[in-house]
Amino acid sequence: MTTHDASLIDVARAAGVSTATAGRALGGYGQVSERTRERVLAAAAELGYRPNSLARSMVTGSTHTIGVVVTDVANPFFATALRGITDVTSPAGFEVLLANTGGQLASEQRAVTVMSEKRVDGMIVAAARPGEGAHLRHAMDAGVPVVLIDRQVSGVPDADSITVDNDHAAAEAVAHLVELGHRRIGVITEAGDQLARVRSGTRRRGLFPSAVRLRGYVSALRSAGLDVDETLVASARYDRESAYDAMTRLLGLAHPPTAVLCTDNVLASGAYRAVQDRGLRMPAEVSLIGFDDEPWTTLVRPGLTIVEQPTYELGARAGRQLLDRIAATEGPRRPQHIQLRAKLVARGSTVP
Amino acid sequence: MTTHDASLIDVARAAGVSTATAGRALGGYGQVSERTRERVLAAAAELGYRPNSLARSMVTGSTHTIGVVVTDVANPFFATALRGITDVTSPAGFEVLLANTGGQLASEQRAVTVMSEKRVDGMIVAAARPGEGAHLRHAMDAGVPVVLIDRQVSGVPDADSITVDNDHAAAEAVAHLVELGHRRIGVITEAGDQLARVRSGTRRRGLFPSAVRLRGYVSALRSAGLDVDETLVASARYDRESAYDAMTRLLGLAHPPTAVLCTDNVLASGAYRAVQDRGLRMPAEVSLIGFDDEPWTTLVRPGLTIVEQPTYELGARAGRQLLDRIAATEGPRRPQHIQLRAKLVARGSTVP
DNA sequence: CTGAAAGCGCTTACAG
DNA sequence: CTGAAAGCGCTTACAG
Repeated sequence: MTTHDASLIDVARAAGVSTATAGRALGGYGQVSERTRERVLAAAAELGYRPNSLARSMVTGSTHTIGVVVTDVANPFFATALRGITDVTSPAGFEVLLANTGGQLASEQRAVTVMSEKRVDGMIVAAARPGEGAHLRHAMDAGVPVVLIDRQVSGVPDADSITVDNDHAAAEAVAHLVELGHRRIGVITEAGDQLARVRSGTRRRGLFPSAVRLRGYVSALRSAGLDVDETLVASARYDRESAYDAMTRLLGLAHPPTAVLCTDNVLASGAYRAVQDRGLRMPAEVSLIGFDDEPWTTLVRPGLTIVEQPTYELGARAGRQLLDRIAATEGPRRPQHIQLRAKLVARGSTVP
Repeated sequence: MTTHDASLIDVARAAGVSTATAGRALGGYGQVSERTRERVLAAAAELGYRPNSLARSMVTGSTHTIGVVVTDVANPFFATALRGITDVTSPAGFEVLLANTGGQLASEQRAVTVMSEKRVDGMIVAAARPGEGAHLRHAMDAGVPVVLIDRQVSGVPDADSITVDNDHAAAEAVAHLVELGHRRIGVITEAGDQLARVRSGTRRRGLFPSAVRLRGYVSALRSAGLDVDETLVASARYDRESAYDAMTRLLGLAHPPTAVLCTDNVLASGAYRAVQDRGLRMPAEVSLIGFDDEPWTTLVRPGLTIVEQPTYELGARAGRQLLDRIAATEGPRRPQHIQLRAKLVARGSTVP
């Protein structure tokens, strides 16, 4: 136990050199003779010297830290994306400062501000509200590059973004069902309140992924020459129980749907359970499609047909994109908006 | 876009006060008159002033950042624990510096060193190797409090720890099976190579959770007056396929087990699938128990009996413990070793 | 190759 | 309540 952390000054004194020389020997910059280096290294080891990154960052202007802001780390989607991020940034020598917002805008704003003040070299953000970008605007104006993931945000058109083509993903699921002969196709969604807006056609920025998926559902029906029957659009909150109720409601209709699309995996698990409890056979009596390839979707019988998002890839690409931005010494280049494709995986819940 | 970030000096100049006064007005410490405060705040807003936490930390000696080191964020177990940590530390004004080690000791050592140099106020670590604690020893000697989660580590007996009572957890599962009349109880484990060590009885520190669970299995059998039949101890790597093979092997034995315990949820999913594919009925022909209450365990038919770990709580307690340590200004208190209890949840895979 | 000095942007006694 | 000065622990021109 040292009474006082040894600093470079202490090491320099012990080695009989200047702090500049000690710094060069220890930091691996500049030129130092072999003999001197050894003396300094020995002194450092002797004193248990631990460099202070804070001081170093103060002068170099870089922290080798990136900020990552998500709504819920416990959600497998974000946990997997996060893994993609760290797998890419860690070998490059960057660490991750993580914030969990719980989907609260105020919490996100605080996190972005604090990270900016801690001088992260850049940040990756899964925003809580697609319509609120002022805090991100501030960060970018201060020179902190921002990469958006999963959701576009209005107000920061110059931020890079990596998203999944949710429009296409949902449409592909619907097309799959249409091809199988379904005409009454329902949907369980968190974005039910956006149906009107979605039907009239809005631009993607400013929409949640769930709303974009709802739009994909609507447009795919239209392409197939089918009407959008509002009684088949069931709203649910983001939890299993709510989805269970929504599915039960759909199945209890006078004219129930023969197939249902769930716009994410949490909703799908609730819906799946509802079908089980009603004793209906899949796909004979009702077909079901979910999102994300989670382990349970292949363990249940029948297996669940899903739209598989490239979740890990989403994080990895975001990490790479941010590192590129940080490395780019020239002025601001044009923003990159990368859209990843989701893939339909057909299983027993739709195909006999 | 400012050419040059505004510093406190710039704000002070613009407000016509000293940097000390500007700092007091902005930082909320010391005394400032209302009039002065307003002038300073106005100047700061005008210049788009963004405090530099690095500089502040240099002088205050605290970063309000804690380090969290895990083997795999994408694993629901760690993702959930991480959520528990952030939920506790974030309201207290701390952010998390995250490192993912992939279970690699070298990676963990690097992460711990870097975090220590970045001057985190403390760290929470789920160690890659229970036997390797030198790097943690260094951190603690440098005055950085460490809280161990999920795994004890030798060499740092003075670090706090929050773990699950895995001995008891596994034993309870076995007792449940014994009570149901089972006499041939198998186990699928990652710690098969430790069987000899575990049978001869070693202390907990220095053992992986999976090895501790294996020990619980062994001691519960003994308590029930049953012999440990080594042919019923099936080794598997940490993935579904390997567990699938292990279960298939057990079921193909001349005298197969009538019940099998899987020491974690990944192994359980592989084993469950193997039972399905062999067309065996649970629990009539074989009973199965897993770990962790994941969504799929209630979606499959029959539902899987599990030992439920208090995962979120594990993280939350670790966060609280670390905050306590950081707040404690007095010298080193005695280390706290908190053991959380797991809970058996009986479902259809063991009970008709 | 090495050193003296300045500076990164703050906070903290110490005076007034 | 306010300010001048020192200092946190490094790195970086600038000389030699």
